[in-house]
Amino acid sequence: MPITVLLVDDEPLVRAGLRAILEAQPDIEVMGEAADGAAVVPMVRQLRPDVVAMDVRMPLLDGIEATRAVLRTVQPPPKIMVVTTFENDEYVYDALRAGADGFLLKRAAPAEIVQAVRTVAAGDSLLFPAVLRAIAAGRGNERARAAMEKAALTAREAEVLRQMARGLSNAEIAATLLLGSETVKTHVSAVLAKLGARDRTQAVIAAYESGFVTPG
Amino acid sequence: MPITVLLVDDEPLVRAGLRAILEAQPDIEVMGEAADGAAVVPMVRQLRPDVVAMDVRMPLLDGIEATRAVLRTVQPPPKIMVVTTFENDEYVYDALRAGADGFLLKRAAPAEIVQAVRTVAAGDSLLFPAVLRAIAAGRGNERARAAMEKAALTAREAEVLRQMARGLSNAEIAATLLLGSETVKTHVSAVLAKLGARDRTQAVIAAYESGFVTPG
DNA sequence: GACCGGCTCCCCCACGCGGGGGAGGCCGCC
DNA sequence: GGCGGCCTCCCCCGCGTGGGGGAGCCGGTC
Repeated sequence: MPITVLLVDDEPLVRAGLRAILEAQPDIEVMGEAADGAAVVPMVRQLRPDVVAMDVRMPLLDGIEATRAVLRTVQPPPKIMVVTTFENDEYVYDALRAGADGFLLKRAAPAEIVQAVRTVAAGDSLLFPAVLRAIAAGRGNERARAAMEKAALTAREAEVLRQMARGLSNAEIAATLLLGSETVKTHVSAVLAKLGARDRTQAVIAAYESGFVTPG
Repeated sequence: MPITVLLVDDEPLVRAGLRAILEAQPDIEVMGEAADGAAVVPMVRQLRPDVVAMDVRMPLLDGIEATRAVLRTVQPPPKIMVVTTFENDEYVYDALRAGADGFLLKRAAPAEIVQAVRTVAAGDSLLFPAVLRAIAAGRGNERARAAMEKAALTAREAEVLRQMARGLSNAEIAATLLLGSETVKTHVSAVLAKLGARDRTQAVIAAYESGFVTPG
């Protein structure tokens, strides 16, 4: 069955764009749209979407309050993916702290948007936002570590990430772990996917930010 | 004038290899060789090399003691580059703590060996070892920060490194700093060279390890 | 038995990355 | 004035990286 999505954004243009991009995917179905936060809870109750793509800055009820409202009143809660224009939007942290499962930049490429929906829907929950959430929660290293665990890296993947954080290349990791370089590539790809990282550098950053590895 | 180098290693094979690699460079001159640490001080006094390529594990007087002896008795002291077989050689940390300016793996490619000599000779002092030294000195963040400053990144390079540590690609850094992507590449290359990093991932690791950026 | 997840390895392919050059403009220092 | 450092941008080129597939093996689960 397809991933069902509810779009929440005050700009029709954005909703249309998201709809066009997501509907082009055979495994994703846009169930409905809401123009403000106040309409979200009733629609979620009625439609029961897997994922809510939620704008942060909205009239009436913003994304943060809407996220809280949904999580407080709907069981089981849908996955909530925060959508924002600015990378360092303070509100995003608030939304993540309120319990959102991921975040997405509006200027992201269509493929990234699609992938973000799939990832959030799978419950894997992008680590980067999770880390951000931990940070937003007050630099709590505790929650960050939990977030990393939530990413549920396998033993092998964790080991590979550790080597990545030592600055090793795929070939070097293969040598140290006595693996084929193709195998390492597979693990690295899995790590990148689970951590919501685009490349190994971002993965290492996530490793540091989450406390998976520590300086010194 | 060429960079003058003194080779110190108990294995003739290693000395011959280093000599062959370094002598092939027009700007590097091997002034002499020593087979153990005890012979180092007199030779340094007599030859006044710019750089001493010093093996760590040696009979009579090991590389750590020899490094201390040289730095204590010769003014101005030569640059001391520790040479080792194993990546995680405990002795290397001791040597770096004793004041060595860089370190080199024996299995490094000839081009890397040459570059390491040039870098150490230039007084730029590879950051990675400097960071390692700071770590070896007792996880002192103080010294690590000093090490990073010693790498003497320009204002622009530091800014670019900061963006790298945010996980941005060259194109993204170009966009945020309002630069051409070619310019960013230039700065990135400069950062990699000064930090002794092979790629951006290693540079970001160095940034974290040195306290240039901190988790959270 | 069938199933699934983890681990291993393989293919192809596009692209960003990093190294190697060079070049011009700007500013401060001697 | 000359010089060097910094910043800016350009070229070419090789290669590692990461994404897209697929496949076999094993061990635990139902």
